[in-house]
Amino acid sequence: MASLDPTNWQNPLGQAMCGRYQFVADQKDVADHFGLVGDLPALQPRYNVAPTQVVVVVGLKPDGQQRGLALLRWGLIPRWAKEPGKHPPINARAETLLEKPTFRDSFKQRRCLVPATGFYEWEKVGRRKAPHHFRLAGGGLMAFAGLWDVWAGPDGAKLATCCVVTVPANRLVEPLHDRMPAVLAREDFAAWLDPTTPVCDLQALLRPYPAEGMEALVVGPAVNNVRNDGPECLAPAA
DNA sequence: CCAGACGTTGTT
DNA sequence: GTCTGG
DNA sequence: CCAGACGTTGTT
DNA sequence: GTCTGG
Repeated sequence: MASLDPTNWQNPLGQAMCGRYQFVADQKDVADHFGLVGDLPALQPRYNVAPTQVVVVVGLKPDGQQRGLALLRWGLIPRWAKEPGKHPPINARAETLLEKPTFRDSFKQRRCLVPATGFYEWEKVGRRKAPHHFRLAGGGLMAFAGLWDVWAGPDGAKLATCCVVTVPANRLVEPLHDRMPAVLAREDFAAWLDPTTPVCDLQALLRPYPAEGMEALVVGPAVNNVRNDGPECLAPAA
């Protein structure tokens, strides 16, 4: 087993699960869906969001009431880390959020919603990798359960990061992977964001989204390369 | 007491 | 094979 | 998650 | 910061 020194977050065994997603939505729909008020920054269509990139999240503003958008780097660096590693965790297992020092405080105090319109999983076909796109049936906005933290370097420079909570895969995703992002229903947004929600209530929200409410598409290999970030990522497989 | 770790999924 | 970059 | 690099000295 | 291992 390789070193687990947080200054060297290597992953010698493999990669994390929910490692690529899509967020393509109109500003107005995002505002409506997430209950955002006031001016929003322009939302670039993102067909291929990858780890280490800056992502859009929804959180409570400092007043603790209104919701707002924030830009956080995907890959959680806890505030106590001595150095930000190169590959911080992009996912956090729902079952162990309270046990893991890396996630526990963020789970209790710093939760967010990660807006998305789908996520990708890869099927190994020989030595090829065939991406599949998972989304809500008929499309539409999803919200992944997210955690965040702010790390400060010795020079005071701040680095705000986040990760996506995972749960066991539902029947639709299970053929490809045994984990999937925790997708929160709209009626659960308030409880997830509320810093006073009891932990057991939060845990009850972290369950596989029903397969009946989702659909899958087999897409071409464009999404494999992070340089591709346009509609070609959804082109059907040849 | 101090030192050192602190993570995920997937593959074997 | 393993690590970095996106 | 996948793709792509993986090295040196010396020259532009 | 907090926990485990020695």
